Amino acid sequence: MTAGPLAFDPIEEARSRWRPEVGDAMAGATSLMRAQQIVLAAVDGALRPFGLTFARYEGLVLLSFSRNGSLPLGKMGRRLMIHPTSVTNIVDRLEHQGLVRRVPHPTDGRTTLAELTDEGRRLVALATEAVNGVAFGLGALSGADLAQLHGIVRKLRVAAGDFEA
Amino acid sequence: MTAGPLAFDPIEEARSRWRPEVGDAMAGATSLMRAQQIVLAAVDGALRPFGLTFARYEGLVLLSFSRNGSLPLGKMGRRLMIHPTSVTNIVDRLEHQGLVRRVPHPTDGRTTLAELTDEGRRLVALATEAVNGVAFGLGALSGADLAQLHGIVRKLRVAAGDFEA
DNA sequence: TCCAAATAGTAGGACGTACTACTATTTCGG
DNA sequence: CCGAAATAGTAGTACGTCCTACTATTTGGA
Repeated sequence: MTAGPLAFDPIEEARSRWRPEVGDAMAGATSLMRAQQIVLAAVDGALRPFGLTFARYEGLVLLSFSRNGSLPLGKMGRRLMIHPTSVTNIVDRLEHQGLVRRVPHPTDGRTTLAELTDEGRRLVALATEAVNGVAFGLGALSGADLAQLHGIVRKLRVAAGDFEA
Repeated sequence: MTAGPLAFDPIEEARSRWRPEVGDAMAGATSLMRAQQIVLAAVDGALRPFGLTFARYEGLVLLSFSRNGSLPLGKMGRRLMIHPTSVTNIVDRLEHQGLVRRVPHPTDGRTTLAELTDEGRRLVALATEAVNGVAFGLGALSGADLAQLHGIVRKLRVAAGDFEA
């Protein structure tokens, strides 16, 4: 079973078995993987009553922030930093849920727009209250922690070429 | 297409549209999701020549650190902080690759041990060189960054009940 | 003008994760 | 000592992600 807490820190335990030069990187990578897992579990838990996941929620939020409540699928993918096929998957599910509809682009025949429905706009507001209510799973962190975290990850994102520094 | 870098920081852009009290948490959660994605891509890329993924590699490393090169599947799951069914999945694949074999526990009929094969032990050593070579995808971070990151995520893990603080 | 290259989106498949439900075995309390 | 509860693992399913094609449309250079 997935019983209670371990009696020791498993990442610290692992680090002790690595060469010092690489142990910090290993511990950092493992920490990030676990942190993502914790945050995702918290946010997905908060969104479950609405039939949403974090991925679909992010799609809805992005659309709700756009000028017309609609965006080309490709643009969504670039903003969310996910693969085009992931966008197709997410929009498929949102469309089946009636939260989004596909609309052909008025001038570019290649492009499809994802457009928020009224129901989608209504639900994203409720869902936002829910994720705020659990502080995105980060309630254990102080404002200073969040700022440090943001700054560190920003370096990673710049190095990965996410955006112009 | 997944073209070049954006002209702006998408997380910063999103934060500006949130209430200040919750924007930091949103930005922190989004940062962690993206950081995990970057690290996973780097590590998986380094492991691909060996036919491994990070998840399977972690399983192999855990076994290689154990006393006899074998552990009960449940114990692996608790150490790696993953669901029992994820362990089954990973061990299935490692077994099909000939890197691990399932062995019945000598005294407890409920328990199955995953045991490293010679090939598994050989491959994990090579794979470790590869992931160290790309610094686990964290080459952009300083030692101080890694230490801060580790400390912050540690708070999250303690709050999540991962281990006794 | 016209065709090759670029762009937008999708289909099918692999992989990791988690959930529920289920079987098999062991433990333990009455 | 026996049966209920706990423990270990798996099957089937859902979801998100990415990869490799592949189709359709638009762009741009010869």
